[in-house]
Amino acid sequence: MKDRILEAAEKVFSEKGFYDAKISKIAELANVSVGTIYRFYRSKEELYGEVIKKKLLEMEKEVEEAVEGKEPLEAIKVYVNTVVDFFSRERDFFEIFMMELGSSFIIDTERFNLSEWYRNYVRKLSRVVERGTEEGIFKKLNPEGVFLLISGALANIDYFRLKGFIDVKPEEVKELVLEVVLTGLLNRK
Amino acid sequence: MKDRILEAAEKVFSEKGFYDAKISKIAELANVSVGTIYRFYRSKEELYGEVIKKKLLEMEKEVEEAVEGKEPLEAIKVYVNTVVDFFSRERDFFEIFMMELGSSFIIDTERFNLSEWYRNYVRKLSRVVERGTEEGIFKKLNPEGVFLLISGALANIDYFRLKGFIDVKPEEVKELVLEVVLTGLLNRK
Amino acid sequence: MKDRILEAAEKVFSEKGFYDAKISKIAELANVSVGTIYRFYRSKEELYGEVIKKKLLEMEKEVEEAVEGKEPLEAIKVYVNTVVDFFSRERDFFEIFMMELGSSFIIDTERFNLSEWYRNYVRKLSRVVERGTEEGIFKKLNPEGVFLLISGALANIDYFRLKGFIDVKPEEVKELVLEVVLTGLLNRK
Amino acid sequence: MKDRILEAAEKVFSEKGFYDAKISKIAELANVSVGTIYRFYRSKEELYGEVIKKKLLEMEKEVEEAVEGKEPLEAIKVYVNTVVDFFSRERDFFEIFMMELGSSFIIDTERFNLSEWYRNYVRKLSRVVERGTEEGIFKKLNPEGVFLLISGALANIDYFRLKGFIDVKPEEVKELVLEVVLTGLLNRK
DNA sequence: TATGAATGAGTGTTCATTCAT
DNA sequence: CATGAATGAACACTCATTCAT
Repeated sequence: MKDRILEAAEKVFSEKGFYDAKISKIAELANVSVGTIYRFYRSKEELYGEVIKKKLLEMEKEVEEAVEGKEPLEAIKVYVNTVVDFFSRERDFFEIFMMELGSSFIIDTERFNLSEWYRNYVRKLSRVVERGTEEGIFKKLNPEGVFLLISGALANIDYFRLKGFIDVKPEEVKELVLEVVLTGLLNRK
Repeated sequence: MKDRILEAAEKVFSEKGFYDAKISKIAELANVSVGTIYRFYRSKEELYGEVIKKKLLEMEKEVEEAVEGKEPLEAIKVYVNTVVDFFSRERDFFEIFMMELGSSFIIDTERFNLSEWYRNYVRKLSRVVERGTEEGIFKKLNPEGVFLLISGALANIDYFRLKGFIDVKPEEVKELVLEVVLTGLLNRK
Repeated sequence: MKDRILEAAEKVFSEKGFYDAKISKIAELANVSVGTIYRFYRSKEELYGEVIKKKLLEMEKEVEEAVEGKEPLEAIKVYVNTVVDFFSRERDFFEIFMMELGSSFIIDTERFNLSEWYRNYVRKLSRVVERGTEEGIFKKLNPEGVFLLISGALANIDYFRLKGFIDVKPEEVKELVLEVVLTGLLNRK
Repeated sequence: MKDRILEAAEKVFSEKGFYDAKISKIAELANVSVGTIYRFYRSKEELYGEVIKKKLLEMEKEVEEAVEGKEPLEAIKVYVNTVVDFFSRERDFFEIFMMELGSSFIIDTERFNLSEWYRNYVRKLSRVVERGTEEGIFKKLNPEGVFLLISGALANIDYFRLKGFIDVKPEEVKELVLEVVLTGLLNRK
């Protein structure tokens, strides 16, 4: 039931954005009454926050498990793969994610501070780049900057692919980003 | 007068986002009455669209003039410079731009189809990359993909810089992106 | 069980008033489920009515038994004593009673018409005054008016005492009212 | 306009009580839109508070002006007259007043603390009784108690008169109360 | 019979939009 | 043309009541 609501919310929020999403529409889609939604979530904001939180933690988990213990170079390959796959699978969430990114995660709930989470996520994953630099594999560049470069590039291309604005396959997106970024990052001689 | 309204709108929209921006607040800031705003703009949506349109065309003009007639490699350098400078100058608009990007320019007005505009912008500027590929300078990669990579990377890093999430200077952002992307893009024998 | 519900209801209604009292809160306090309350009482209104009815009948009984067979003068003394004692004992009900008095017992249920009951109560007890007048002990005044005078005075003083607005003891309230009213009522030569 | 709203609110609140009064109904009666009400009053609570405040201050003013400079005995006569006349004139407000009294002025707004006001009102007017006692005209009794006795008696009788529960004229109410209370209060040798 | 999760009607409040002055 | 008061549609949220278990 909570899950049905969360799914419906994800769908509606992704289609309409936070403000145009109507609780009644979510209820309808989830096949529950409006009141039932409020049994599980105190407010529209909280429901929205929970949708994001859930997926974000899923994404974080997948990414971390994939990257874990890998060499920097391999880790970046794996990161790109995992993220593109995740977003391909979670299109609705991807929409929401992009919206929130653009609003710098404005909707922060008591239970889950999204912008704080994202800063940590960036910090944590940029460690991979940092290690690569320390090992002399990567050029000496701001690690967080590099991570933001990769994730920004990835999200942007993939977003337009999902919107149908450019005609490429997910695999091509991965290849493109890896080709450019890895070559650009590697310390040649 | 129209300009005063547009400026006020830009400010308020950037601070509050589309939905939390109040027409009355814009009127107050522009030192006009609410009614006057409606003399120039049919609706909140239209006003919002005009704010974006105006800045977008400015940005487009600056970018095109800067890139015009340049060699591909130089053109990309110039593009990165121009965009970072533009966003540094136009912080308010940058906020709005990022929000709209994430909502895939949902607010389309009759007068100005934002998502259509953006597709053209991408197509047009990706020609620079295409030319580089044709001239054998750049690797053979999807040109639009490459452009989206560059612009996505740029926007993402710069956005977090503006939010104060990472501590870098605009010049460093340019250098970082150019270092990685150009090296990654160049066709090394 | 019915009693536990009634007690809980009395408490909650007295604290919150009819509208802010929540059935769920009453259920919690009575240690029964919401459904159980509805097994005994058809609606919130009915439950409220029953709370009042029960106490009102108790009060009526006590007052009547106390007054029964007494001489008019003594009867009034006894009435004042009984009512003040009753309200001292039944503070929660006193709160509800005052609220309802002010809303002229708006909540009438099919089973128990409160305002009708109150009219009867006034009529019945004013008979004491009437008898006193007939016997020539009391001045010739509207008996119901006199009764309302006594009960109004009593309730008002006692209410403010209970609220802590004036610092007197219950006994002083009785004395005060009896002193003024009885002297004022007696037919001096 | 503000006045029209206030009048309509007074009417609806007096008929329905605070909770059952609908803002939309008040708007309809005042011949304004719902939005207009909110231009003048921030909330239903505030509107309610303003209704009471306005009338209460009117009543206070009338009573004070009437009582001003009068001998204690005369002052009480004048008080009774003024209050009964005021309530006869302001039936709707009288209803609201009785409701609020019973709920001990629960609805306190930031702008006007009703229960505080009432305590002051009682304190101030009970000075009349106090003076009578000091001058040896009245018996030595708790002055606030005496005032509450008078006002409670008055309100109670008059309320039932207005409800049509007892058949007396306003003048008889005054006479009745004055007859009983004044005789009861005077210090007979 | 008891439970308490599910229901959904109902309402205060906001704010884009209009239009009389 | 400019104003800003007035409008009223729209929606989140509550809670009395129901009913499947």
